[in-house]
Amino acid sequence: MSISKTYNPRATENQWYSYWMEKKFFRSVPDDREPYTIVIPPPNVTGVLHMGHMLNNTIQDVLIRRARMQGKNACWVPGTDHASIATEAKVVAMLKEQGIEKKDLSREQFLSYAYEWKDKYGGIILKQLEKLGASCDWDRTRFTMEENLSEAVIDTFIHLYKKGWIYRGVRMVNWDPKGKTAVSDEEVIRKEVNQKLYYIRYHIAGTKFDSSRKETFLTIATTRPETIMADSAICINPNDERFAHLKGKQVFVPLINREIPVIEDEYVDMEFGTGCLKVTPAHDLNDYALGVKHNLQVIDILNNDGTLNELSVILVGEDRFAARKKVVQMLEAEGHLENVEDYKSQIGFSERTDAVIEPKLSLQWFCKMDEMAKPALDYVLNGEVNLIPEKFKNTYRHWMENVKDWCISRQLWWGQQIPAWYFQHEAPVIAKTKEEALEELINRDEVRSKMSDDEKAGFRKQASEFIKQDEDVVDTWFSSWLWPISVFDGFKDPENEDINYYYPTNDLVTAPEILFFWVARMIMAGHEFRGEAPFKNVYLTGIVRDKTGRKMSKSLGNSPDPIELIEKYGADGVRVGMLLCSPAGNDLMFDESYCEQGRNFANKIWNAFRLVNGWEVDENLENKNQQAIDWFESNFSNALIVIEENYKQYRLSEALMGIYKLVWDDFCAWYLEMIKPGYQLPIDGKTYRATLDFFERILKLLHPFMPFLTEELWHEEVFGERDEMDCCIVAEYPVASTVNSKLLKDVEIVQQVISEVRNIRNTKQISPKESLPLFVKVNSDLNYEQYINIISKMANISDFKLVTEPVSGAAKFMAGKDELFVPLADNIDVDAEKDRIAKEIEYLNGFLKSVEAKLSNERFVQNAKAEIVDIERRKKEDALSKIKILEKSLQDWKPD
RNA sequence: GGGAGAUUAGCUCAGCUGGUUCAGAGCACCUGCCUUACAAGCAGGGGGUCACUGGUUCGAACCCAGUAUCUCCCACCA
Repeated sequence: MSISKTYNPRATENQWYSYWMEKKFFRSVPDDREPYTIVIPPPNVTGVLHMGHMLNNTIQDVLIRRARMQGKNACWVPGTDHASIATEAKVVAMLKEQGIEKKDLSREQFLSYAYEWKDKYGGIILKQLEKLGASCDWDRTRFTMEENLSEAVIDTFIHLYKKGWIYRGVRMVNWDPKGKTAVSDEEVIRKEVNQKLYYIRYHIAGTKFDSSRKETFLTIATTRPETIMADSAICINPNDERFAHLKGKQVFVPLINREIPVIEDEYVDMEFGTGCLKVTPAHDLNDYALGVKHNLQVIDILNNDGTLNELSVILVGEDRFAARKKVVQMLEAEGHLENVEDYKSQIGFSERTDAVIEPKLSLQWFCKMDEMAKPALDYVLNGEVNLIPEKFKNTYRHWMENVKDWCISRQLWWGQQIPAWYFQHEAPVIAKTKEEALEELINRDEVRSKMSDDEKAGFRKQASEFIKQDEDVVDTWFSSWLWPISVFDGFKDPENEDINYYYPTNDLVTAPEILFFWVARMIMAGHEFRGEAPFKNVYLTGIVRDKTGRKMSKSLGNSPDPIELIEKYGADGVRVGMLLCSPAGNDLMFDESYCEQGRNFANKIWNAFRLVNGWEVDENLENKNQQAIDWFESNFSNALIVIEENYKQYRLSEALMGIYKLVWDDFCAWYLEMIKPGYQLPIDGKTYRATLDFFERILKLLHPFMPFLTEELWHEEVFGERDEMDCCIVAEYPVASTVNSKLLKDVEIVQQVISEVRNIRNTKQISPKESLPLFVKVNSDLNYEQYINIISKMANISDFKLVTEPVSGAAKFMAGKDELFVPLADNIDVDAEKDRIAKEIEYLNGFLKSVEAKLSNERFVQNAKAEIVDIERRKKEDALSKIKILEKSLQDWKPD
């Protein structure tokens, strides 16, 4: 049977994924084994897979597959997030395309459109994860807005409200005019933007405004001229003598001629701008504080969508940015614009909609953070939760120590509606249902609670028509922070088997960008609701950038489509490519060539299999490969130890590279070449079985990274009959046996000998097909007899002899302490050989000099550790003896 | 403005408590090979003042100080 020369991923991937599903290998239910749990960072339900997901989920799958093979009860819980603002924005946009405005719809109508959208696009991303090979327990797939999880959110809200940690109040919040909702501080991205600083003249009351007469106006500097209509005062520093004459004066807001006072406050920086500050309490956080202090009027001139309202008097209905331009023109026309300067400053943008955030005074719900932050900080500081890499500990601490209250209400419909009920002008009632709210209305009121049952029933009936639930929903993260608990129904049923078994989870793999959004808050929730952090390790991945260092994003168009990559290179190839360039915690400069490398690696393994697969076995043959077998056995264990250490430190790309080299170099380039029988010759049974055993172990090591290829090969006939449940995905993970380090060292010398001979061939243009004699003068304790087979085969040596005297008329080299000779008759360039040897002597002399310098330095001999000094002495001896040998052989070249 | 981290080969990165011949790996590159597993390959090879300047030390890529450049996080200066 002929097998394709290259590995064809497409033919195998779907087949094995279905097989795994069919045999329920991803399924996890509590049992006696040790659990190993990961909850997926739920992607946006209507999202599509991008490179960040690709990286993140590959890492999770590697961890989960390895744990599964190690005999743990591995459970990877998948799911999606309703992503309220992002999804709602998408739905609004979709409706707009159809000519439907959100404001014309009822809440119920809108939600039905939204659900329709979710049903259409929801879950695409999970299907894409299957292509990647993600071994999630799909039976456990959850959605943050499904009934149970929503109920948990509401219960949590009520719980925290009762504790006094949730409150409602008027605060300056970050307003997203595009999403038309408040957002939390964490959802505001600050970016430096080139702006203009406008210098505007305010006419001083009691004078006649004249732009050429300074005493008739004062000048302020602002980046936001459109907000002058919302000014409540001009503020100066009381110590600023330049403006002493303005104290107690009134000025007119340009264009609208509203009269406002000049107030004094040391808050004003005399150095900045003109030293006069316009105070706009409705549209600036600091100004708001000033306004409260000085009891100023709050004039909010903006509508929720960022257009100007009637209070602005002019330009009503214009968008804030259009208004800005027009205001500037109008100011200029009336002589109120003194100057315009270029100016750089930080502007807040909405994380989800990218709209410029507007500070806005509004009535919102908040969650107090200080009490919850304390224990959550401790978990990380005392190491109960490890952040990987550790550098994030600092960032985490800084945030936790300066945490502010969390604005949790959103003026959206897609999400969990806030369980607050309003009745007439009474304080809101917090209750899960309308009925409970009505009961609460009765119970909390002295008069009502004393009513007769009939009266109460009447009240209920009447009140139920007027009672109204809060229109807002909670922030998406107010549901996400419960995720590790809610996916196991830990709220609905806090003592259920799943939550007790799987919680706390083991590893969380996520992006550092959401360390505060999500990770910190999950730890808070974990502590508050389970008394335990939700995970032990947090692996923070880097940001996927393109090779020029730009963040990959849709808008830049520099992000490859992961699914296309999979089609091109195979899932295994892409997984390997992804991890080859992802050091933990560092950003990774992704380039398609890494996937190519991954694909090539898959192909290499495929072909190693083809070789072994083609061998005929002859049980009568003697095993001449024991040395090679023993060597690879030791080498495998040695490599495995290093690989395991890398895993332990979550250095997955290092672990992968370790396996890569073990497979490509040690197994393919050395071991297989050592034992490979001649063309169409059979192999002995012992070597054959040892090789298959090695191959199996390698497949196991590779499986977490390359699940499809390894599963495919696992079931090949040469490995023998397999039970239908005997799959690589659940094969027992290899463990290291003892390492024979003398053997490893000896083979290193043998490999050096082989390389040197090959090098001689290369430089002398001798074909690899032409066999050569090789003589060795042994000065070490290496037993060359044992390696004659290997050396002869790999260096194509016809005549291998041990000699006691140097051989003349030969190319010479040293391997360790031993001298080797390749007699070449007329093929030797004596001068070149001499040159080479002379150079080596020169190098050794230099080396010797530095060692001797060290040893003759008394302070070194005195201060350095004894073993270090010993090593230096040995180095000296080695160098001396090598030089001696080389000098002798140089003399041999001398013509007699 | 405050804080954290980084700077090692053309690229992406290792380099642990300062001490072996310690300057490494993979990719890329160069040379020669279509050698019956693999040209998505084989064999061999060339690449680095470890950002810079000082300091500590017998000894520094590693520790300390300063400088430069970059990245990230946090922050209400109009």
